[in-house]
Amino acid sequence: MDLRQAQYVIAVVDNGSFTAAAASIPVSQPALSQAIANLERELGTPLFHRLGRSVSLTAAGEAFVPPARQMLRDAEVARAAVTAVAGLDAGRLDLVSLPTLVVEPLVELVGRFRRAHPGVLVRISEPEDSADLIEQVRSGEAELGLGDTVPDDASLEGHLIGRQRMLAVLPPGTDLGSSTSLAATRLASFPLITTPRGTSTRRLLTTALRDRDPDADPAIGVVTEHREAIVPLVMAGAGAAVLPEPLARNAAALGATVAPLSPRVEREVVLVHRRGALSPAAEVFRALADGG
Amino acid sequence: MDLRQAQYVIAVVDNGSFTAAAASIPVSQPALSQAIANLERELGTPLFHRLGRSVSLTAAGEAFVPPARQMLRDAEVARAAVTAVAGLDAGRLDLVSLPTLVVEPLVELVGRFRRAHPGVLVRISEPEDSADLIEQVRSGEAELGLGDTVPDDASLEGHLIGRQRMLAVLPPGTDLGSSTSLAATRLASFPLITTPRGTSTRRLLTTALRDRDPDADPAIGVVTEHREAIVPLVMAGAGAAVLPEPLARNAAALGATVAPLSPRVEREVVLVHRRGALSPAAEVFRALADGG
DNA sequence: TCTAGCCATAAGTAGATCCTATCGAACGCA
DNA sequence: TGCGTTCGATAGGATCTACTTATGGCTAGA
Repeated sequence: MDLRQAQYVIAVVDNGSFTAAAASIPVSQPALSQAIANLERELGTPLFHRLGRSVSLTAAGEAFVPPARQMLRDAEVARAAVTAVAGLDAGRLDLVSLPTLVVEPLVELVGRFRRAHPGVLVRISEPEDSADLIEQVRSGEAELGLGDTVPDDASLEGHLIGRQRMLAVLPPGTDLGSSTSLAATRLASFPLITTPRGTSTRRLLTTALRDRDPDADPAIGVVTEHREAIVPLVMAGAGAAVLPEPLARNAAALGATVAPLSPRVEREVVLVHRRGALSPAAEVFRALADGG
Repeated sequence: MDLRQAQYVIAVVDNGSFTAAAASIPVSQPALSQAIANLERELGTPLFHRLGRSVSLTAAGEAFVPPARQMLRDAEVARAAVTAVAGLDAGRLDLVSLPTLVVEPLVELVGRFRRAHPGVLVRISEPEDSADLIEQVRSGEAELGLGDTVPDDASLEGHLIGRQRMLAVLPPGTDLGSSTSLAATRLASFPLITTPRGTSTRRLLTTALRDRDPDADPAIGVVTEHREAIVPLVMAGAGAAVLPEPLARNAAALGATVAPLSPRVEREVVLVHRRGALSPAAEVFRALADGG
């Protein structure tokens, strides 16, 4: 059995004759006759009574027609479903993002993407750490990853889509003196609040401090996996933190003392994906990230 | 798109890899790869992410799979429906029968057929007259016809499946004297009750009378299209009728005087169908009629 | 009886599908 | 880091299928 054969049978039913059906497809009449004859042979039963000048369905043909119609409809449904996904009227875009990049710039990008393509579901997953983010992209679990390093992997491709300045976030009322920035050595004098080893924020913090003074041994005050606890901890006077600018600005609005580090510390925002063709949804998202 | 391609895609989804899918069908792995590649080219979108050592569905693939499964199920439904009809577990048998043959022998045949194949619907239509019965069979409106003449038509085939003796049915208390049969000339002396010209019963009556005495002009007492009124009319003394033996026996049970005609008058019972292969249901029915 | 229309058959060609063999890439193991 | 294994993709060639045009047989209507 075959979609083509089913289509031919339905055409004969709807047109009343083999000749008219063949003309409507279009295909030659003998081709249609043979295709139906082959189907009948395969099924072991004639589907049509040949009455010389007209044809009519046999009982077997009557039974065949309804599921055959359904079959053709399903084929159209399948085709339309795929087209809808390709045309960004449906489907899903799987993203993975470092937690500190979710608020900025991810939410803005996702918001613009969703407004442009409301039919596409966006799923955002949280990686264990930077290595896991790369792995999720490499394995196909996510199609696009938002990280802070261009991966050292030939099968992956990274696009720099922005930079984030890192700011020191200090307890309310901390006296900075006359300077508008905070020296790395001064930062090291605070008990620090940060996430566990292996996370990108932590790596950024230690790298920044060592860059300035390799011998300094920063005093870690609090280590937590709960990023959302960092700002409240600073506010409670538990210590200082280093956060990307958008998060630091939020903390400042709550009363924390915020200052850029001196010298300046930045991290890159990198969009990662597998080398090769992206899905239409991912392609649009990448253009959004590049352009904006 | 193609049922085969859909089947291949589903096999990959269910088996997790192209190789395993190919082994399960069975088909060679390159054939499966090419078929899916062709489908993807036709749809304009990849259905699978090729991850080197494993594959996973793209968003388009996710959208494709459910209707594709439905399509394959429908193909099975179509096949099963046809098989059910061919195997006499479903379907319909269209019969057309002269009214006087419905009670005998048709009901008995249909009863036996239905007991053997309860899934097959039997439809019995009533022809206008003998010519219409032939036409219904010839046009395919009915597959089998039960008549009383072998049709003079090269496209049709007639099987003699029995004979029916015609009996005179006379009002209760009619004196037949010592004879156990009724001479044709005696019959002609009764006012006769019969159906309109063109019907097979009428033709049989007049033919029988003329065979005996071409000059006799039978006195027609009542002409009615309502066959079921004939016996009550006889019972009411409205005249005499000539009926096939089974109907006449019923009348006798109600009190009518019944006698075979002398000389004997018979009609043939003929099963008519188009030349060529019959549907399985019709074939079984014909065997039933021939054998019984 | 003749003509027109419809389906079946025949013959040949173009295309598709399949196979085996092989390649390139990726993963796991040492 | 190198090697073997396993996976999917590619290449080449044989086979089969489906299409085309041309033609025949049969039916229906003039």
